[in-house]
Amino acid sequence: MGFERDCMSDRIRRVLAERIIGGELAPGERLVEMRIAEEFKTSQAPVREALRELETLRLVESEPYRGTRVREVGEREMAEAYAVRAVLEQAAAETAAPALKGDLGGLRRCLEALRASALAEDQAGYARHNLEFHRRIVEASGNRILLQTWDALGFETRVRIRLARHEPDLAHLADIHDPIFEAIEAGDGPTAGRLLREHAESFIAVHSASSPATEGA
Amino acid sequence: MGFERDCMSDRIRRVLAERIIGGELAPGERLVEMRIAEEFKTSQAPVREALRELETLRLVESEPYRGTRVREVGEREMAEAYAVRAVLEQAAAETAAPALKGDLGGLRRCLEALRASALAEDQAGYARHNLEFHRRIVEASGNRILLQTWDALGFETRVRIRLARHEPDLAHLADIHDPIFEAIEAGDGPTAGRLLREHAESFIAVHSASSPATEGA
DNA sequence: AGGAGATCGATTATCGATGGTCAAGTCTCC
DNA sequence: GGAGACTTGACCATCGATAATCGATCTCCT
Repeated sequence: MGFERDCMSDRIRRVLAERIIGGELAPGERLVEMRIAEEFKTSQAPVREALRELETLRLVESEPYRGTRVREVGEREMAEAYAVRAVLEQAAAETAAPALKGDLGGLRRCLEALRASALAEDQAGYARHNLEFHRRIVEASGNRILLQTWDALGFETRVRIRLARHEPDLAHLADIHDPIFEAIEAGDGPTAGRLLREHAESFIAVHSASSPATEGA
Repeated sequence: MGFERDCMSDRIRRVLAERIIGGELAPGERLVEMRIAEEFKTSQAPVREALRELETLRLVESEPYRGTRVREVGEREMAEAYAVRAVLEQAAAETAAPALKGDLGGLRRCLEALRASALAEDQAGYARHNLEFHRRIVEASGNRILLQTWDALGFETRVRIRLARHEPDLAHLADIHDPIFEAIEAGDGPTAGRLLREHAESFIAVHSASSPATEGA
């Protein structure tokens, strides 16, 4: 998973994804294939591929002959995604803890980078290191399907959307990871799992509270 | 999710998927775009789209300029998928049980169809009804992302692969669903969840036992 | 003989153009 | 004045052809 191809379609996909995440492309906005093709000095084919891939990442949605538009990422969907993430990470941590004990260094570095970003109020950096922390745990479970499933939830983008919306106290959020790390340090998978689950689930309330179920197709 | 488009690319995708599931296309076999295009009396473009979609369904894998081939679905991956399925369905059942109590009819019909297929030794039918039973539960959780995640695991195909490999006692497998149904009937989400999880996890041992980690890219 | 490098065939990635489809606006006829 | 058929524009789905890339084979020099 995750080789850096350099086809045109991949480049287009990356750029469009970045724009959607950055809010440059508003939800509901249309993505017209030929217009994008012109911008990238390319033809329609690579654009179509890129759009289809973005569709599987759930960043856009398209209807036959009706075109593609940026997906509305409602708070409800956000809460649902965190609920799924919660159970996945719990399961991952339960099996990953022993494996992680052997290589705590990487995880510790993540945690430190996380804290540094939090202090610097660097949202993008915080998001990146945060994701890396969690992803390492999922990866260490040794279950590739679990990792792919976790990746497919697209938290790469969700976290940044959430931070942009709610602007929470990064330093406080960073601290929450300490007990998780300690549980892993102690090789206590079940506790680490439970903490991770609670960590993820604590965001569900935040999301549900702010907006009453934005319906998305 | 799941409108029946009638583009050429969708038709191609369906046919190819059916062939892969049915074993007509062996794992590792190459899928050459132009050859398929000729067969369907079409051009390369729709074939490409179909292949890319099959790739996200993990039925095939492709490398740039190297082509696409049918994915090797190893026993290890199978076991991993069932492990993920286990936690997803557990989580689903816990919240879905109350909602399902209101409409037990559909679930009961699934169960009956399931048993009928088992008695008739109809593997395809068993797979279909079995999946429908489980999917209804996930659907009833009300969490769309959870449902999408579950769908993305591709058990539509996995179950049939597994049945083809191991040819288990369908009648016995069908019976296992009874206590799950009863727990739901009683509105006992946690119990239903636990049973579902154990149900899924019971397959992991089967898979791990038969083949020592078939590596897939 | 043996290996670095050129060449070739096969296949993918991309191109520019065309045919179909949808939605909105226009025109007709009542 | 209004409902429905017709036209129009914009756009997607597909096409046939071309460029780019890969793996393997072949060549030539030592």
